[in-house]
Amino acid sequence: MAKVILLDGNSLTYRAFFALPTDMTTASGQVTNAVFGFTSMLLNLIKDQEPDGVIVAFDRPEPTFRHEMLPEYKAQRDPTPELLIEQFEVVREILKVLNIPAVDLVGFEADDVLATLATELADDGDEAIIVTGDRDIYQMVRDPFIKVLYNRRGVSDYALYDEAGILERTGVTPQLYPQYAALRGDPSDNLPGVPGVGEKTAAKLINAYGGLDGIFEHADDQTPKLRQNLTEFEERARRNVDAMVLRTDAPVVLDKDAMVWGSVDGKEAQRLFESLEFNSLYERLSELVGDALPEINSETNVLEAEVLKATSASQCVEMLTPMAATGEPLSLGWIADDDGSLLALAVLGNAETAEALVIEGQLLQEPELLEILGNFTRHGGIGFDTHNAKELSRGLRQLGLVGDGLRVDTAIAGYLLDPTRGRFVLDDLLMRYCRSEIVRDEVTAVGQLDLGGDEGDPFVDIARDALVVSRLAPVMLDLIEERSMTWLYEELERPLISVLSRMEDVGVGVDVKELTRMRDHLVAEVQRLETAIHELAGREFNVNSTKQLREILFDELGLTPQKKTKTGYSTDAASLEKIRDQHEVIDLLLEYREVEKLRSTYGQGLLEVTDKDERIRATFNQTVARTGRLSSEDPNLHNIPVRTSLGREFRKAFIPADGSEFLVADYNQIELRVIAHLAEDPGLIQAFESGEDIHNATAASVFDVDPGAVTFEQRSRAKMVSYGLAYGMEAYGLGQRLGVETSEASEILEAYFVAFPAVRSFMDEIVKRTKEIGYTETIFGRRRPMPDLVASNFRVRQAAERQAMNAPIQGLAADIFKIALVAIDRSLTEMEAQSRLVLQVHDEVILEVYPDEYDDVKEMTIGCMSGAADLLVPLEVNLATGPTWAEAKA
DNA sequence: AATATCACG
DNA sequence: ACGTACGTGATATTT
Repeated sequence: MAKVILLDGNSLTYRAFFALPTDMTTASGQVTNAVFGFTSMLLNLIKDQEPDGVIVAFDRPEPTFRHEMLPEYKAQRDPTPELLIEQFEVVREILKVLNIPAVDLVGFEADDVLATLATELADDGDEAIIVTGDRDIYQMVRDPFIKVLYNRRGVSDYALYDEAGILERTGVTPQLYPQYAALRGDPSDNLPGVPGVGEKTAAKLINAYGGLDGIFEHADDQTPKLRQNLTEFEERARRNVDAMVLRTDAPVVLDKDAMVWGSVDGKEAQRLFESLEFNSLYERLSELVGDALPEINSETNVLEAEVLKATSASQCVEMLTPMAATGEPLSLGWIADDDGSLLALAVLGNAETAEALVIEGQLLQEPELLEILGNFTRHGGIGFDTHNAKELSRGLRQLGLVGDGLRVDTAIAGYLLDPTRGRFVLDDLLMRYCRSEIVRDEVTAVGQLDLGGDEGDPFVDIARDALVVSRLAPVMLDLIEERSMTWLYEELERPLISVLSRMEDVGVGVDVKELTRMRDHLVAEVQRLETAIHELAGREFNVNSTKQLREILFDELGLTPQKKTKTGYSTDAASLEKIRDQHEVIDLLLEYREVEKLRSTYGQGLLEVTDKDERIRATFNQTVARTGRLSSEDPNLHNIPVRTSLGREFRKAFIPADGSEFLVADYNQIELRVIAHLAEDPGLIQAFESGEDIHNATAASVFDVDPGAVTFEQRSRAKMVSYGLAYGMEAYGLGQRLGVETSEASEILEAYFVAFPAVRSFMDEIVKRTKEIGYTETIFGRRRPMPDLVASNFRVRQAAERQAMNAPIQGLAADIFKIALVAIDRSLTEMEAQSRLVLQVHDEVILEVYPDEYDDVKEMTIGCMSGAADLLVPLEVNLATGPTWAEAKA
């Protein structure tokens, strides 16, 4: 008597796909989550059950499933994701190398095939264990020959049922299960049963009357409501039974020799598991088959380099000269101190014989060394690769070297290849893109470098960095090429590194006196407001504590809570606005919040980060924002107040260098223009081409009035709708912000889509396409993986859909802005201008401009910005100048 | 470390 | 029945 496992390949692969994140990929980007889940499950089963044979059945034709395992999956609406379809093929490859038969028959679903095979096996006296996530199979259980391993959820949660198990689980015997299911229906299967009959009633009826015939004969004995339902839906229930009963006549030949488990094709398994990067699974497989499988090229590729500490400039020249002769870029590791000057540089030739030279301290100043290094680092030189070139180039500049010879920055490359990862450190990248790891001990230190207690020795660390960079750089460069991102990398992100580096270095001037005055004023104001609030509230409390404020407002003063947060009622500005009529303290609270925010974040915060030379130097992050935007930190110069008059005061404290003035240029409505371009909406394009106020024009179209007759209210609503759109907003959200009913907001939204129909179809299309390919893409090739678009959690998935709508819009706007920034910088260099870039804020650049250069720089800036991309609508640029940031506003 | 709030595009 | 606009970063409070 043989024991055989019969698997439903479709059901299990499906489960695995939705249970595991789709950001589980190989280094090259191939999604493997479903294959991994299926294979893991398969190996587990074989280990636990120790079967003699294994057979897997698949549905065919592929996309027509009668059953859906998960309630989220609705066959009628959602097509099978492309990312899953391609993995079915790989699952079959896995089975092939494991020598496990895969069966599919046109016109039969997997469970029909399984039912047929199980019946044959049982008739021969063999034992069959059917594994599936589909409940239909319950009917097949037959002691002691057929059991069902039901996969409840995910990949690891399953239960083995015999007849008693089915009875306990459902309340009916396997033989009666189809009739039970027919009565009850299956909501996750889109199979409606008899209304009012759930699990309990269905089981009771079935057991009382032995089946549908009996039940309908005795329908009159039931309560009036149930009787009516039974009578009315008898037809449906009987039709359901036909759909539920599995066929056992599939024309499948049971080949007992072919199904025998254990003859794994070692060589092919090695090849396949290695290419899928299934190292741990391969180990489990090896254990399972007993015989030694070929060694897999596994995760630890030991990298080795010799580390040599330089002692003289001539020694460096001696070593660098042959490296230069190869024409291969250098790999650089480096370490800098707090003000960015280089403490040491590790240099590694990219040729196979790896020798790392560590150059430190004074030696870095030596002219003959700098000259030969310059051959690599200068523009058009041999080139170099490194990690975080923005910081290195600052150090190089201090030595009089320009870093324009940069070929690969592994951090930037990692960001372009997958901006969602958020962390770009060398060890992670090495593991991901080279499937290697390196430990410090394996960088052998020889020569004159005294490593005494080398644990954490920074000189060894940077040699190691150089080594890792040398391995990563060519791999990442190939991937960028393969994904057609070479232009994006070479013409956009890479030149931008140096632009940002210099902007960080230059910083922006602040009027410390003015800033201090403002801070002092705000401190006093906060104190005044705090006292007044305590007075009105009836007692003292910490106004900054939302917890205490909640008690005061909603318990002690009895005001009406508006909405909830995780921890209790919300006290945010929108909620307070709604209850300002209820108590006079609310107005003071709102004012307090505004003033306190300005005091802490801007008054105090900016003073704390101002350097001794009265300039602020922020860090502009190029690898943070998942859409492709830049971000600014320490301090954040992207959120300096502008919307309120009090906040705007802070912009008066930002001042240009002596003898210059600020030139501020920003794009007019760039995101809306991008929408018009991407959606190719004639109405929207026309509105932009006409050159009139876009929100006014939109309002005229949406509310069907004359452009001259648009009210302030209508314009403001049109503006909200336009921006909401870019975020994937729904009627509810619009209603909240407009302060109208959801139904009215819905009408406004509808009117918008009537006026601009292409916008809606663009949004629908982008979500559909993203679901298929798994990532969003800008027209310049910037990608953002979107794994959550197929998440099983409804909320998570909806959020991902909004992100999928927004990312191409925000992303393209970011691309365009970055192109302009690079072009402006390049032009300034070509003009040999003294004027320089100092700030950028998403769609706005700020330059320090000197009077004699004013006209040229102005014209150049407008040209660079409006010419950055050729869209279906013009790119309009606003430009103004002034003695402070506040006054340089159009 | 997590949460709430709020500044900007 | 539920949740409800994208992308950032800083501050203060609470756990």
